Amino acid sequence: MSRYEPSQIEPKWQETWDKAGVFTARRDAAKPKYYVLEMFPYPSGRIHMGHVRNYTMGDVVARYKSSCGFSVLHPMGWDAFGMPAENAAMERGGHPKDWTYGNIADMRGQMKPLGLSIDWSREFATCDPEYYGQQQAMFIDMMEKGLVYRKAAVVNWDPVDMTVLANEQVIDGKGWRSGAVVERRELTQWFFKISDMAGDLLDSLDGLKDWPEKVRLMQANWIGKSRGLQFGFETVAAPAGFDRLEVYTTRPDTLMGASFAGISPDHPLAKELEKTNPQIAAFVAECRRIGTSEEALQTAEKLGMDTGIRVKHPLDPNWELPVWIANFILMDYGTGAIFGCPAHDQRDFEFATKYGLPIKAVYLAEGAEDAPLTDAFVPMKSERVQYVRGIAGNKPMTGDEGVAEAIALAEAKGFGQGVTKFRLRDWGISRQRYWGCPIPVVHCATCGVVPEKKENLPVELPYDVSFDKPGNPLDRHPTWAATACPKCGAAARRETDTMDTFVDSSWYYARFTAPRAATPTVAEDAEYWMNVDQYIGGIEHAILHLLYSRFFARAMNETGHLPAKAREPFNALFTQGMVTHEIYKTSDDKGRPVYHLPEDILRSETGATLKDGTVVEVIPSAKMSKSKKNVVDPMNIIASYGADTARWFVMSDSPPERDVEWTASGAEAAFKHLTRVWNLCSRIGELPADHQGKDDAALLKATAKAVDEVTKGIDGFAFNKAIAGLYAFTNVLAKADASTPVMKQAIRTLAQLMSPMTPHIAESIWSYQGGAGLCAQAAWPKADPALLVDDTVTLPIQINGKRRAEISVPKDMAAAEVEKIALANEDVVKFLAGQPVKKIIVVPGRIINVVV
RNA sequence: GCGGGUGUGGUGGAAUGGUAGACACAGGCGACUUAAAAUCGCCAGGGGUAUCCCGUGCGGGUUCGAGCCCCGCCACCCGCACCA
Repeated sequence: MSRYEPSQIEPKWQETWDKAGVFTARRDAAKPKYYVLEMFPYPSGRIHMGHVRNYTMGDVVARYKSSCGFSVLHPMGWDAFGMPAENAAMERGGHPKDWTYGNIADMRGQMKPLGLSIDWSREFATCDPEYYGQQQAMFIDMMEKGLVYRKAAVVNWDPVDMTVLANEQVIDGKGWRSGAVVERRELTQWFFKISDMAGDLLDSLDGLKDWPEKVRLMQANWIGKSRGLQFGFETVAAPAGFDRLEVYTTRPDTLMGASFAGISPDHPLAKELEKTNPQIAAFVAECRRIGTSEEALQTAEKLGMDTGIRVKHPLDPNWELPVWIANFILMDYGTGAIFGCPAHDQRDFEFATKYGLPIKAVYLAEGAEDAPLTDAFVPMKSERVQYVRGIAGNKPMTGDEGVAEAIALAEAKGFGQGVTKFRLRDWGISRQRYWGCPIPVVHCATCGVVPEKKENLPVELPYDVSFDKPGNPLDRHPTWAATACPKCGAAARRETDTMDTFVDSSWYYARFTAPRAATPTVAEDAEYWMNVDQYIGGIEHAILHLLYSRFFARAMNETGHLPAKAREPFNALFTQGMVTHEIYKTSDDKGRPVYHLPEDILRSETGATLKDGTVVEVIPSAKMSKSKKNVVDPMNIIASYGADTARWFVMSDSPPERDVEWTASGAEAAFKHLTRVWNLCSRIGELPADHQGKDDAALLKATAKAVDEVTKGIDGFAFNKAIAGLYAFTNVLAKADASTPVMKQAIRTLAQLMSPMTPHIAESIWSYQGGAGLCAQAAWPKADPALLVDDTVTLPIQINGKRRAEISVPKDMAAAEVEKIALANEDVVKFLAGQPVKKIIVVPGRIINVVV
């Protein structure tokens, strides 16, 4: 074997795999199937280390499962619609379509050298008309099933650019491009009825055993099921039509501590009042400038204004509460109106303190005095408290019991009803943008909103659009929207809204099972390949993408596009961490920060400088981002060290769910290690066939141990531990003096164990050492359980919990015997110094603790 | 603000409630070399003359025993419905 030169071997093996069709997914009735999927990338044009890590993880699983005898599906595609393409068109000219397909070609070219075991024959982009046409067909089916509807909803409106802004484009309440103060504006928009499935989406989380607990928790909290009381306050001095104010509360037990009623600035009553009251109009307008994101609303300073209207307390008609408009009350949750109980809600407490509203405790900590509160008292609902202004008498009970009693009382008295509500809102999918899937409906003057005929699909995006004017290019296209009504044939106008790109990514996993079909899915293929056995992606998708996908799979099942078993499409989920890197910063002559690429930096023990010697500030690691320039281009790593080194590095060290910091020395170390394995392979290859060594038994044992560790590591998504095991095994093998066949067997096993991570070098070693066929297709090695157990164990001896000595005993020695040996130990005797032993704990095979 | 998570040597990290620091990086020493690089071998949490003491973000608690469990903080990261 010559020198280790990745650039020589990597393309060669990729071509070999390709020609042999090793990664082509086939429906094979004789084999169990395994579908591994990584979240598909947005085609930004350059792959980054995060991609390398994400796709290598999936590749390790795919290659491993394939070796274990599964028929594997491991596809790749492109999440290709979205705003960056339109932004690029606006900023640099060009067309979103050309930009996107150009980026896809570039990124595919960067991904292929990684040697991923992907079935490229199934590749598609969501902006392919073949894909989004099928999406339109499903939209129409879902319309028929009543899963789609239209209603008014608020958007961020930029009055200068005359366009709707995404939340991320609203910075401090201003449009990112125009700098104009953003307004909230109502538009009629399309929605999916995800709220209809809220209960199922919540309950089914329990069945997702192989999802991270944290993701299930986040989804459960997001869906937000609550039990509470809905009731109407009778109003005093309210405008006509507002004689009642409907309120929802999860804490009806605190009704006797109410000190005000509050409504959202978007509440119909607020909208009515602003018509006639300029002060209220000004206040509400101020509130609406915050934008539409919940984060912005809740982090803004709490502001309120007394409307002058009052409501009567439902239990005491003589008790009147003022009605305030408050900027932190969300119109989307409950009824958009609340009552405030400052004593038991932190936010209400601050609000009441600020505006001088009364604060009266409803319950106290058991044993506490009813004194004026200096802060809100907010115990867990499960905690027992002493009620002093209980709705049905004063006694100690838990908050949960108090709530149940309050609901029962309200129902008995007839002023309110116990209701179950969800926080989850319907999924608004309308986007007033060009580069998305057109919503396939037609607006007809006589027939109203009519779905396009299926035979007319796809409703394709026109190519001849311009981005030099504000607004939606589809809306101002001279001819595109003009069409005939599918129902009556009269002249009609197409919907110019396109779909949220989350729709595109909510079913791509299903499309991969039959990517070229003339229907969204094909029953036999979906039946064979679904569900995704292992889904891998970033934690940032824990809620929206995954929840929308779960909804969409259900909707596809109800419209006949997926089998019932696929209603939960992802059997197992793994969320990986980010790739981070330190940031290098200098300042320009005006003091503005200037960032530098890692490749332009020289590091030394004292710090970092540019190549011209300028001292650079080093900022601790953060997520790689273009704006901070703390990016490492995988292509450079592959060019210098090869794909196997890049793959090895991103899998080693950091546990996959955690962030990994990219360091140049780490990459170099990975390369050195692979070179060492290569050289070791050469040396073993040159051993005389009849060489006899003394380490046969030890090496066989070490080999079995490595097989066991790596198998467990990959199965448990602990790739870093698998790699640590491979390092340890390599160290043993490098020092071993065993007979030639045992040595060869060991290095072939090493190659196999490495091959999911570093498939190219593994293939070279495998073929050099006489492995049969391709390493990529060889059966995964099994460890002989007999070789995994040690005959003797070393037991530490603690005295009062501190380690003082250790003994070596046969592994299955009786506890009483171990105890005797331990107490007779020289060091133990010395430490005890004659003190009486109170207790001795022997944990077989682990530890002995002597308590004195 | 709300929801979720993370925190261990100089660095990345390992550790079913049972020897804290596996494996690796950086570092030190040695071998080889005219020399260097590469490679190979050894050392290595901190303190201390010591067989000792201290150590898993901070403060408490449970336990024979806590990095791990519980309570209260701090810092950072992810999400918050039109970024993908």
